[in-house]
This record gives sequence, C-alpha cells and structure tokens, in this order.
Amino acid sequence: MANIRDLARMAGVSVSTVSRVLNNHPYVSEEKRTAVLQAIEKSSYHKNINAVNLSRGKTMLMGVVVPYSDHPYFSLMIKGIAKLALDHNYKLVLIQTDYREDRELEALEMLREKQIDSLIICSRTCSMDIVREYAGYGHIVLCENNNDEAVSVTYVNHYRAFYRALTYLYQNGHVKIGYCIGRKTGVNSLQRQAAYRDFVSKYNLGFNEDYIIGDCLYFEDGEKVVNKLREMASPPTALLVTSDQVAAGIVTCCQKLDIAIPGELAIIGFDNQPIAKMMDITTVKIPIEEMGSNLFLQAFNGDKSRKEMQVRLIERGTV
Amino acid sequence: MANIRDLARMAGVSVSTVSRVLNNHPYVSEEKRTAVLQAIEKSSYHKNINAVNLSRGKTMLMGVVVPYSDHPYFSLMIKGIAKLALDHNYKLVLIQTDYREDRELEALEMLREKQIDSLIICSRTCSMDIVREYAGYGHIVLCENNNDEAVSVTYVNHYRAFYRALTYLYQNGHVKIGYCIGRKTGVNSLQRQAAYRDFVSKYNLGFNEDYIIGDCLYFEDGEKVVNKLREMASPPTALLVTSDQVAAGIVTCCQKLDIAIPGELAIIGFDNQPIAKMMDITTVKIPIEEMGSNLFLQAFNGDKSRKEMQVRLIERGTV
DNA sequence: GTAGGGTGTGAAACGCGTTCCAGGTCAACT
DNA sequence: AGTTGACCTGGAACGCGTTTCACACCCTAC
Repeated sequence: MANIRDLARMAGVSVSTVSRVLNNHPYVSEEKRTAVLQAIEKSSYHKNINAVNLSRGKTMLMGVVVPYSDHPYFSLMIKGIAKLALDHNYKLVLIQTDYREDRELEALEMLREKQIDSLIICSRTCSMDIVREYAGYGHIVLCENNNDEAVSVTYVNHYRAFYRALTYLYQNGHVKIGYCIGRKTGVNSLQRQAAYRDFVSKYNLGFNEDYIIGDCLYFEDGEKVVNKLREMASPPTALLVTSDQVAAGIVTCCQKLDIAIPGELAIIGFDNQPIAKMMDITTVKIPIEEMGSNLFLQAFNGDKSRKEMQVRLIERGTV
Repeated sequence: MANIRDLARMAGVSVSTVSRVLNNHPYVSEEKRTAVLQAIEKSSYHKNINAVNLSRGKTMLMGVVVPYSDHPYFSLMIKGIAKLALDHNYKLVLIQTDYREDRELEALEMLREKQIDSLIICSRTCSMDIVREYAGYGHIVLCENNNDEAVSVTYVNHYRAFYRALTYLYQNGHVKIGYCIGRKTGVNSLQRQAAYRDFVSKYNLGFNEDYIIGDCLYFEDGEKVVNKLREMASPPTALLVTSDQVAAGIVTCCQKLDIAIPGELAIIGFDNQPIAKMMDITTVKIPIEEMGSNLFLQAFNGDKSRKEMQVRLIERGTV
C-alpha cells in the first residue's frame, strides 16, 4: 500500500505538497497538482485514516451510550443523532450498556484514549463524579436534567410532565393511579417518582408501592403489567406508562381480556410514537428525535449548554 | 499529556520496556515494571489509541450498515452483533443508510481507510461489483443469500420460507393471497417475489400487482395496508407480512374496524418478535439475533463462509 | 528602488505506540 | 569448559499524514 511519501516520490514533489493536494489547500500550482493526482490514480492510493487521526488528534467519531439500542425510545434518539452526525461528517460508535456501569466506563475510556471526540450518554448509570473526571478529555453530553458544569444537557422536565399527566387523570376522576417505568433508578425516574409522591401527598391519595411497576420497556411487557393489575385486590384505575410501546401492549392485552379502556383502566403513554396515534392512546409527546439532534449539536459544539425540551399532553381516547 | 517516551524517561527505562508493561508482555523485571507503573500513576498517562491503531494497523472497530436502525428487525440484529462484539473487545460503528448508496459507499470507504477492521452489511444497496472492490481491504459480510466468493454471508432462504408460508395459506383455503414488504428491491425481496410468482403460477392463482404492498416497515404501516385493502374491489383474503410489527399493526387496525381475523383476513407475520406471540400472530420465526451474532463471528474470523439459518412456521391464531 | 504581500514549495518536526533485532546475563545441561 | 536457552533490555525502524517554518519568486504600491 502506497503512502504519502511514495506519492511524493512518484510525483516528484514534497510530502507537504501531496498533503496540500489531498486536503485541497490553496497554493499548489496546477502543474504539481496534476502530477500528484496522477500519482494517486496510478498507485490507487488511499489515506490511512489512523495516521490522520493521530496527527490531527481527532477521529470524527462520536460515542453514543444507550442502555438498549433496540428500544424505540433510544433508537429514535439515535436516529436524531445520526441525522445531524451525517451532516457534520461524524460517525457514531454505538455503546450498548444494558445499564452496566463497566460498559459505560469503557465508553468514557474511549474518550480518554481519543478514539472518540465526544460522548453522548443517553441514559447514565455511573456517578457524576466519574463522568466529571472524564469531562476534560472531550465533550460529554447527557440527556437528563443535571446542573453539573462539566457537561452539556438536553432534557425534559419529567417532574412537571409527570405531575401534569397525573393531574389530568385526577381531573378525570381517578384517585387510584399507578405508573409503569423502565428502570426505577436513574435521574429521570427519580424525578418522576418525586412528582408521583408529591402528587399523591397533595391530594391525599396514599402512596402504594405496588402501583409502581418497573421493567416496562417493550410492547410485550404490557401483558405483564395487566397480569400484575389483575392480581391486585385494589388495582389502580389509571396508569401512566412511560413508553407508548408498553401502553400499546397494555391496551392490546386489555382488549383481549375485555377490560374496557378507559372505562375500567385509563392509560396515558409517553413519547407520542406513531403507535400511540394509531391506537388512539392519550400520550405525553416528547420530541425524542429532536432531542437526539440537539444532543449531537451540543457534543459537536462543545460549549456547555442546557436545553429543556417542551412536552405536551395529547388527548386521545384512553382517558 | 504524557506519552510513552515521557514515561520511559520518568521510569528510567526504554520505550520498549514501557510498551511491554502496558501490554502485559512477559520478560520485564518486577523492579522495572514497578517503576513504569509508578510513572504511569504519577503522570496519569493514557494511551493514545490512534497511535496504537496506526501502529497495529487495526482499530478494533467494526462497521455495521443498516438501512434503519430504529426498525425492530435491524435493532435486534444489532443486538446480536453487539453481544459478540463485546465478548471480542470490538466496538461497533453504526452506519445508517436509509438505503442510500452514497452512505453505503462511505462505510466501504471507512474500511479502505482502515477506520474499521471489517464491515457487516445487514441490507445491501450498492452493487456487488462495488462491494467486491473493497473486499481486499477487510472482511465484508452480508446478510443475504449470495454466492460471491469475496464475502461471507449469513442468510435465510427467503424463497423457501415464503413458499412454505404461501402453501400453508393455500392449504387453509386461501387463493387470493398478497404480501407486504419493506422495499421491493434487494436480494431478499426479489427472492420472495420469485417465490410468490412461482407459487401463484403453480396454483394458477393469477398474479396481481396490487397484492404486493411496499413500504411496510413499522407498526403504524399496518393502517396503511388495511386502507389499501379496503379500496380494492377484490382484496386478498390472506397476507404474508414480512415484519411482525406490521402484522401487529394490521391486526390492531382490523380489530378497530371489526374486520375478523382470520375470518375475513388471515395474517402471517415474519420474525417471531415478542409482539407476535403476545398478539397470537402466526409467524415465520427468523433467528435474527442469532444471525447478528453469526455475522459478527464471520466478520471477526475472516475466513469466507456461508451460513444458512433455519426458519420455522409458528402456528398461532391469525390463520 | 524598495518594501510588502501573495503565491508556491520543501524540510523537518510532530503526533505516539509497536515490534523486530541485537545483545547481554545467568543458570542449567552436555 | 562450552553450549543452550530462558530471561531481560534498549535502540531503531515502522506505521503515516499534518503542519509549521523558512525561503524563494514575482508583482504591486509608495
């Protein structure tokens, strides 16, 4: 494989000149440019990007940390990131963590070792202390409401969104309200929990641990949720479901079991994925793809910033 | 930032010795090893992976080309790839093409420029002539039934699978059978079309272009399909749907419209995703995740191989 | 006429870890 | 005593593109 020095020799010019031609720098005579281009042609030369990376100190790769890449929420976010990445000539390195801290650390290590220029953590597991340690090695951006100065963030106010949805259910006559969530820990989940606690306490509804159902990620988890409800002596009459997929699964399962929606069980989904529209599910719209794009821009630009995305309750037929 | 030469100086040893320590090579005295480790500690040294990549000529990155990363079929495949990648210390670079040839070419360029060691193309758009050109730069593996010697492949026999499913519908009394598919071109789609043509011709069922419905990828596309059927003077009584998501969407939509399944419309999905199980949809099981894992291994090992994955019809309630 | 600016070019340093090769030491074996 | 081999170490080349600096030429401007 020819390298840039071979080209220089072939074209009878210096390495610098070849580099200039390769990178379209000005100040190369037409004559030499042609000679270099011919040499490139003849030797079927191609840059070794690793040498470029080493030399330039950047790789045009951005890391993206997600717990599950096959979850619609995250794949939509990735889509938003990918769209902008393409425009800015960046490639994405996908790091799927399954919420394991060691995987997240690996991603941070990649940042430190300069394999990626910056890192987007769509859902964080490891502590902010650790994240902060790595912030000096490249831009880190998070998808959570976080005031840490070392990172940029794009987030939605999950507390407010949750509280709003709960209030809506209350206004519709529900007093036994539960919710389904992916994992129970994590900044976003804790904010939702706080909203829930504040809400039940404000309206004196009584906090019931059983009404919080975890591990709800996919459509098929809806079945599990319905089964849990059926086992309860006093099941909730309404559910906030933090993913439209799961909401759709619940609705589907209820139809099968002749549980009337919203009569016997009201549902509010989250995200406003197409499935919610199709199944006429009331939902809290989260601009996931747009968030992804914003995450990219923050990682790309590098100046520390905070961006709150607006959510909206979309009233449909499940409440 | 300290580099390996700084370390050598600090520890009073040669660069080679430092390298040996860094890479856990044998034949380093305990004394020097300690000195080096101390130097590493003191300088908070970290490898520049780009130098390693340049030197070693590989990056431990594998490219993964998919048309849509948010489609359940591909995200599951990615999951399968990612699982093995993790075991083998590889990271994945995701290239989402939207079936645009230029994006696929970019991925191939990355291979040529040594940014990735090998490339998995989950769904190909560009010609095999082009792919072949790049095969010399690293292992390329495809997810299609392809005899090209330059690449490895993992595939399912879509012709046989489709034919089998069609026959099953025929045996169940259907003579007006249509199918839904993502894109109409592509090796896999053409194989399915061939099966369809052969099937209708064998049983003299008449080939009806309208019975082939394209652009069916997501749950919500089910609605579009049902609408199309309702516009037909003589709609099919059975549909092969090349994605369980879409099949689920169709079933859901039919329930809404009181179209009896399988009475008025029989459905066979593909993939056997959890949603199919939950909604009791008859489907052709494709071991997608396993395929992903196999794709990884082929890319990793590099010896040209061909692996056919077995599919199985799972009889449920929609036929 | 000379100073200054634009244009064009090459040498050399820089980014940095890996690995081959030569050479040295010391104990074990013939 | 001499050879063999395991163990240990360092020098230097290698992978390769980028970029800075110095320099040279030519033309315009004062």
